[in-house]
Amino acid sequence: MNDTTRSARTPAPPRMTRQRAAVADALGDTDEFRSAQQLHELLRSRGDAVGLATVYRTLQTLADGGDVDVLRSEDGESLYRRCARREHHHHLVCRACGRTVEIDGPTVEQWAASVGAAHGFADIEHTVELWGTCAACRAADERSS
Amino acid sequence: MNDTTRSARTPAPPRMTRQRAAVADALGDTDEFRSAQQLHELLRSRGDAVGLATVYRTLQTLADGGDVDVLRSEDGESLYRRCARREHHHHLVCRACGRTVEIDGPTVEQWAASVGAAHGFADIEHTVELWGTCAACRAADERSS
DNA sequence: AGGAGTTTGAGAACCGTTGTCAACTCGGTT
DNA sequence: AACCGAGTTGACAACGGTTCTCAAACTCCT
Ligand SMILES: [Zn+2]
Ligand SMILES: [Zn+2]
Ligand SMILES: [Zn+2]
Ligand SMILES: [Zn+2]
Repeated sequence: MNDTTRSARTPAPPRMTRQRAAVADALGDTDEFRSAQQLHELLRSRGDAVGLATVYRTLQTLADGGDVDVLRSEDGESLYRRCARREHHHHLVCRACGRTVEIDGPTVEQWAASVGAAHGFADIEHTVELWGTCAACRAADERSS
Repeated sequence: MNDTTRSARTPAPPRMTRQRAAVADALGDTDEFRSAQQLHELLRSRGDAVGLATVYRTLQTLADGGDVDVLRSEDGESLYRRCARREHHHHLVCRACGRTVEIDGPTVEQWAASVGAAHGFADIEHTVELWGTCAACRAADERSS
């Protein structure tokens, strides 16, 4: 008896492909939040191109698996980054270059949970992101004015 | 001599129109965060239709003037609401119905500012929003399962 | 090597939002 | 009340990011 007829409950085996590796790589290289399109372009210029759709799919998968963090830029674009810690945390991101500092605010966590509960809300989630201009970008800005 | 030749520095005189009033009204009615499209539909069904583009423009103007708060839903749509307080604050929003509780976290404010400064970032802004399922929606959900 | 099933990618489709511009309105003037 | 200049409207096109489609290409297992 063979089990090629994989039973319905078996999720689906991931598969290693050049594309997946490339995207994962690109993310590993940078320490900054990057958009799907930026990554797509980066890969293209780097020589091993990957279809845009694939970049999106891969990022989504990585995000679902908790391997990369996603956040929405101020103008609605999704930005991705492979953070050092897998545990829940927040970010201080440079609006200009994407440079990021990982933050964790134990206080904020409790505060969020308690505020939610206090008003009878369930399944509370919180969005806490900090945006600013990093020292480097500030300097670059001065120089050109 | 007349001054119909308005000097360049004069900003621009706002004008009261049926449309602007309608949108403001719709926002005044509800206490929940609503999308531009929802408001557009609401107005249409209510009898005094307003062009979608105008709804967007008006909301933007109101937002710029600080008359309404804007926030991005988890799937990227902009949501608008006329909050009670004009001062800076945050929200606890029901994912399902938009019902909202205004929140202010003095602690969070300071925390955000200091964390940003500590890492040499300037022009710090913070996004702090809480999402959950309100008691009412939770009850409705039970009932239908 | 062979084959079942997964993944890819070019391009179309989607969807919220903004731009276009001629027709229309508001509000102050005559 | 009629007039007029300038702000405003709205149907529709255009945009930009993201997802969908599906035939061709590839992985992985035997
Ligand atoms: Zn920077
Ligand atoms: Zn947190
Ligand atoms: Zn609700
Ligand atoms: Zn705040």
